[in-house]
Amino acid sequence: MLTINLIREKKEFIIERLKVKNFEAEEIINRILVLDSSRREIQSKTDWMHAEMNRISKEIGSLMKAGKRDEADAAKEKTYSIKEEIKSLSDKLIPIDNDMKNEIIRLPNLPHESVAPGHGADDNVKVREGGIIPLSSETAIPHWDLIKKYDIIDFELGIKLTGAGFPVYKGKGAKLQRALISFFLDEGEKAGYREVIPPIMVNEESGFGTGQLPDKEGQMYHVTIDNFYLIPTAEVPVTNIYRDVILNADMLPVKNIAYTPCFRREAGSWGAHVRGLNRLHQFDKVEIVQIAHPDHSYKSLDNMVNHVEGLVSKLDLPYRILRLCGGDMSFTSALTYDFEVWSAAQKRWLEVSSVSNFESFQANRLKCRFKDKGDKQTRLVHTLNGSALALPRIVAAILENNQTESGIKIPSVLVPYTGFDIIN
RNA sequence: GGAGAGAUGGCAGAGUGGUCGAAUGCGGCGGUCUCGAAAACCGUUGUUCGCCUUCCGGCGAACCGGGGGUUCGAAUCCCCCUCUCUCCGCCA
Repeated sequence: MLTINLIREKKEFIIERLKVKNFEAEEIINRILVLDSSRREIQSKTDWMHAEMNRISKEIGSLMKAGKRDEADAAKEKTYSIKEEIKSLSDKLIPIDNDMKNEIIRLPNLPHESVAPGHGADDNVKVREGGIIPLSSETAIPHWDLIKKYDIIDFELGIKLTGAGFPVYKGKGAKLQRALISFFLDEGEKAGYREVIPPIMVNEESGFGTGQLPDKEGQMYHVTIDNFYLIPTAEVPVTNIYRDVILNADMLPVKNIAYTPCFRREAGSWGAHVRGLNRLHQFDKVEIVQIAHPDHSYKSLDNMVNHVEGLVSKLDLPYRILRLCGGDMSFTSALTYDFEVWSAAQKRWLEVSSVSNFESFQANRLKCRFKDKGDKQTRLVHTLNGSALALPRIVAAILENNQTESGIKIPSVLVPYTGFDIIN
């Protein structure tokens, strides 16, 4: 969420920037500013009265000690009206505080200055592309047929066990999953990321910290009996490691990498383009997360983009990198790069990674701050994350792009992990 | 699941109604000493909000797991919640 200081000081700027995300902020901001000024007024008053109460209470203490009971009782009389007034003021303050918070969390993050305006995928800006799109796509078999042909991923079995969107990986299909996960983690480790294995269920506080709650609870599986949520991405637990933490500036950037299964209800988003591995309720993903100094967070973002680009290149997948337009960006992001790989049989680009800088938007919810050496003041960190990478569509692209008469060729970087070089 | 104990500053650990934002130790930071370092000694050491201030900062308020209550006054008493530990039960 945006900080109240920024809203106070840069109202017009915020309204202008949020137009890039097609968000009309003026009304909300006006309401926030009214609530903020009454909040401050009430707080000043109650602070002053509390001071008075504290003064009198101390006086009573010393009068009691001196045995001046009558004077003490007289002083007590004075406190009753002050106490009542404090009560009525704080009764007013609580709803104002709540209302203000509820308004502030409705404001999306400001887009970075490089973000283009726009309404959807068509307005995204292609940054660069790489790899060679295979030509033989006329006869290419889509991955949902290939997985049956080679019996490596079983959707029907998943339906029996759980339901649609929970596939069972079998034999070489399972091995390929494990190989990709290990490859991604090893590459991350080489790039200086520390591996963590977080819980895959989180509490409400964590859901709030990274912005899934409130409002997006419909996208997460909710374990109601214990009030836990299945994570939609490792971003949630890994970023929340730093909730309520004050870091030293010299520790930044903090770089973590995690493999987790991810769970998404995907309510209302099923359609023509979601066959096979294109959209699942449970899938595997390796996520990179950085906690960065605000002065260097865009350098971190570039590093992360380069890292992900290295992964898709090493897998020999044709890819392109898009800088998302305002309308296609998430609520919490300031700048997002999407990675897409070419799918030879579907003849379209599949999103396999999303790398974002959230600047201080999540940090303000998380209360994750840092202190420069010798500095008294704390400042909010910047948080970033990116998929490195999400498996299912990578698998889809590998299957479709690498299919041959004799079977599916495994990218050479994966062979040491799989132990085989062809699925047949 | 049953019974009991507990939750205090970066850590350890005092504090059972007033002068306690909190002793003491460790750690951290600054200094003295030293060619330098260690030791020793001296000083300093949380967060948030509000008001004031050109900067340095000053003043006030809140925070002793979270929420509520009693009281002129709560780390301290009462209630609820969460979590941790010990024992028993169950168990990968």
